Amino acid sequence: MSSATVSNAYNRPDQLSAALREEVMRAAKRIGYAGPHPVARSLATKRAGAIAFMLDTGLSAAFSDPALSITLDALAAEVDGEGHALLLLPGGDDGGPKAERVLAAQADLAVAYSLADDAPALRAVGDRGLPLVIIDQPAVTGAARVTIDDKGGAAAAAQHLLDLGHRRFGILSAQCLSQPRGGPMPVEQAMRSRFGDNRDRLAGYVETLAAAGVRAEDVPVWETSGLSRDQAVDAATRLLGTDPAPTALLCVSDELAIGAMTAARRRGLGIPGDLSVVGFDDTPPARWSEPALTTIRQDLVAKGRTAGELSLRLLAGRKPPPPVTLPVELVIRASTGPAPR
Amino acid sequence: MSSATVSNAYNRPDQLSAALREEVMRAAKRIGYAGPHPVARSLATKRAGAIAFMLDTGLSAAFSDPALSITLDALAAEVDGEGHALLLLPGGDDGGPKAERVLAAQADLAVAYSLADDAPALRAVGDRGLPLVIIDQPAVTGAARVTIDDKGGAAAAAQHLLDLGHRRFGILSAQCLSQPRGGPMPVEQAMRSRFGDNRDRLAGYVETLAAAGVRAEDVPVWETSGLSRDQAVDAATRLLGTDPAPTALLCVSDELAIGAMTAARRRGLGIPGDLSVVGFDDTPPARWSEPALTTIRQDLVAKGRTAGELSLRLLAGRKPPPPVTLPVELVIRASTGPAPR
DNA sequence: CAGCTTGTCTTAAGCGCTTAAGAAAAAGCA
DNA sequence: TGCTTTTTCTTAAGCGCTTAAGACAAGCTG
Repeated sequence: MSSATVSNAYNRPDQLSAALREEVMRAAKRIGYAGPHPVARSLATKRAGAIAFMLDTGLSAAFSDPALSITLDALAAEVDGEGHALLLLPGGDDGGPKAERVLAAQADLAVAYSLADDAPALRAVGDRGLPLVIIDQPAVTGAARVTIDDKGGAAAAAQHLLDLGHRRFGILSAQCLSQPRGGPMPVEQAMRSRFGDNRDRLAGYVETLAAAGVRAEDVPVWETSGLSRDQAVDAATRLLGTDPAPTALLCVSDELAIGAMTAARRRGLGIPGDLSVVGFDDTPPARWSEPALTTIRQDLVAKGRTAGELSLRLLAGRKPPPPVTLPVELVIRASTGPAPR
Repeated sequence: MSSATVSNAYNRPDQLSAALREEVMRAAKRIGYAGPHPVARSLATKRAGAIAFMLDTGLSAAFSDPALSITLDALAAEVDGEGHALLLLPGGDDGGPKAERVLAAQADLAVAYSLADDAPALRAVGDRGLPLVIIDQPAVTGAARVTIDDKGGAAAAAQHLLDLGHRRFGILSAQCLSQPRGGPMPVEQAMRSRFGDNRDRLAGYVETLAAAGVRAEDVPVWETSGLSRDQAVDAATRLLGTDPAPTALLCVSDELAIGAMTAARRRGLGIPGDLSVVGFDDTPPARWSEPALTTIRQDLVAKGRTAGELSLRLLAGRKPPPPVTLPVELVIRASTGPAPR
């Protein structure tokens, strides 16, 4: 019984008689052989059977963002059928996983989720010649890409508030710079955020406000040091303390917005009576918050599924299609109302 | 320049002169060699550099549970230093990942997180002879294990409500049977839940109530078809409709408890005036909920870190230590109060 | 200067599989 | 029956690396 026969017994049953196959399986069970060694098989077939998923933060921060969970699940569901597992590469402090982790990853393809533009991990992927799928980031040559209309969504959010008569705004932004830090940030600096999606959202806000005559210098931008709700509450509390106090808050994510509502409540502000708040993403908590959050909906499942389809396409050796941009939609709930006068 | 030299240049710089090493690196850059192929290296070294993390559900459901995110992050942080990545194996419908996925996983060790007792994945791990670390599950021979005092915590929760004078209880349970289904469930059946942690929590509730004279038959148990908040709201709504209506709800997780509070609010019940609710885990949302949730705190970070330490220990070839059981603690906040009379 | 150690690089085996190509046996065909 | 085709199984190469052992030159020792 040669090793080739055993291999065929497991992988190509049509290559041997049913009787022999049975015998192989019996022998395997007898000697405790659990099937082909995955690594050796990968070496021979040149397929690792896994997709590396690269994040810009640690796992805890990442998964406290419901948007990621949903996207990742949809992606996993799409590629699972083809037998691909997910290898998680959490980020460090430089906008993504360490390059060495990427170089050592046993994966056939890498997915970048909202990494910094200059993340070392992206270079490493290029060096290895790994196929790359990009989610919510600027284009990289040779990579497939799916994004949403961040700028358009942000513009819609700002316009909604303008239509309600608001003139004094505040912006709650995610991390912009290399080092996480919380605090106020000049608009022009925030607009050079390392993270493309954050940058686009800010641009959507600022340009729309400017078009309505609200000058960028008059809109305080507060950067949070992370995406967690505690950090959002902290930042929002201080943002609300600026003078003149804003009557409307534009937040780059739902989590930030919900944190901001908590901060407002603690300051005794009524929502939307004294303060309007709008989020971004339309994750489940947006529906559960009190009051329910006005936000920009994106189809997270479609985004994940699309990323999965793109992955399978690249793995099949086909060329990356033109970038996909998914639409967004303003969802008006109870957290926004007419400007107080 | 032999292949051994190249290998040494990357892995054992002391085995060659600095000059030659430099030359190797220059040549690598010139011809676009990105370093040793991870799979081939794994085959030669017999180390995959990854840990398989097995879940009982899909990713979306899994990560909507904050407890998992925190635990997983702590685990990842612990093992990351040693160069291990995490390979995610999401579950299907049979209490864990498919066996074939486990058999094909390129990993040096498997971590089981709250799988069903009879999950095929556990057998597969055994067949492969992979080291195994177990979190929140009954013991498996040869595996390292970390759990919390589920039963003790549940007992404390029940006792707290008894002390407040409650006599009419309802229990909101997670999935018990093979097939996810929502609905009422006889206590004795719920106690045979496939999931050990759920079983222990239920036992803690029921036994404590029984000791105080509240018969198990008089305590309706409602099983949710998943851990999501929508499902919790749905189940709680119906549980609150039972007659006589409970004045206190024991929930096996914070998410379930928060969903129950939403359901109560919708029925016009005041918390804790008309209804007391207690959760389990003390995840961040428990602090943010309105009112803040009384719950059983467990140290999720310690649990993840411990699992990481156990993993490293097994990977180092050492024997699994005796099972670790972490303590829990009743945290009284605003969702529980004296029984209405 | 013979004999040893040390430093440097190469040879070659082996990790456990897959797969194309070859050999042997069985089957089909005229 | 003699030849070709098909089925069944084996041989052997190769996937890209690591590492023990070997070869060779250079530096020490007395």
